[in-house]
Amino acid sequence: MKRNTWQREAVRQALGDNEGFVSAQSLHSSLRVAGSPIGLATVYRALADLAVEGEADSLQSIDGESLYRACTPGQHHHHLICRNCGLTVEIEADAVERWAKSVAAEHGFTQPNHVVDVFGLCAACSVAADPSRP
Amino acid sequence: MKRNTWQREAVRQALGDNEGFVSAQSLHSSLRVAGSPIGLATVYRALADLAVEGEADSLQSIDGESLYRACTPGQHHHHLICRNCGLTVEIEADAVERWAKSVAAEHGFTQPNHVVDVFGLCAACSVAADPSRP
DNA sequence: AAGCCTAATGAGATTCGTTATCAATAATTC
DNA sequence: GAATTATTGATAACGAATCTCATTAGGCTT
Ligand SMILES: [Mn+2]
Ligand SMILES: [Mn+2]
Ligand SMILES: [Zn+2]
Ligand SMILES: [Zn+2]
Repeated sequence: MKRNTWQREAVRQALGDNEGFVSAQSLHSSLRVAGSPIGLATVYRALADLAVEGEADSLQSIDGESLYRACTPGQHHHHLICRNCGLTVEIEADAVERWAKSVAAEHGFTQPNHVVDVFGLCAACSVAADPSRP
Repeated sequence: MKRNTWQREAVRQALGDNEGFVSAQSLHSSLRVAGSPIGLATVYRALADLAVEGEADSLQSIDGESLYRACTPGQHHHHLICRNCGLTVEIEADAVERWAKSVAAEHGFTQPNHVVDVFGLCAACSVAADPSRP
């Protein structure tokens, strides 16, 4: 049976405190900095569980790192993610949903799924990266 | 200046011979099996170059591995991929391109790029999975 | 054809994210 | 409280990708 541990709860809460996608390593690091003695393997396990249970969204960053974010369950949506700081904006786009379904149907594909993520530099990170163009 | 080597050409051709997305490692493996003494690092470098030059498409597999596929150069496009057999259809969608750019700009994000992939079951695999609904 | 310059190669080392081990711990049940 | 066993975590192990650097060879000049 599944047991409730303070470690799982700490990961759940740390995810919720963060507004963007974070890696398991950085989440572990911030937990340790905050005084928690939680182990790295436990953070990986908790995040994987949360993702399976639908309490977290996960995605592969451009360089293959797994990133996680607390997920408001229920509504399907996509994300606009800052490559630098992880700031994330939730995006709904019915037009994209319809497009994905129709393009699948046009080619005879069934049970369509889609991965739609937009990456960029958020306003703050854009200024930091190129102060000459505010 | 850029030099033409048989290694680059071997990678380009091996990519073209392959129907779907392949990893650098498996491409290197098949090249070696075919008798080529090409090195692994060279395969990685050639694939990265081909992707930059638009001659190859790349995507991150579910487990973070980079996969490559020969690409008809010139036009930016996305893919409709069969989850079962790997059959891939190239798709163009200017509306999605414009949407990705505008949604980034609306939120102050710069240097946008996007990941847009549609997965499903191709016609053949749909029939195989559910023969009662042809 | 021969030399020169240097981009490209590749075997091996290295990095780094992630997973496996396994003895110790602690959550749950009785 | 005792027993059971899921969970933890320090560490080792793994694997994809990159780096190092001595060597090779492409392209150009003479
Ligand atoms: Mn969607
Ligand atoms: Mn596109
Ligand atoms: Zn940012
Ligand atoms: Zn198929």
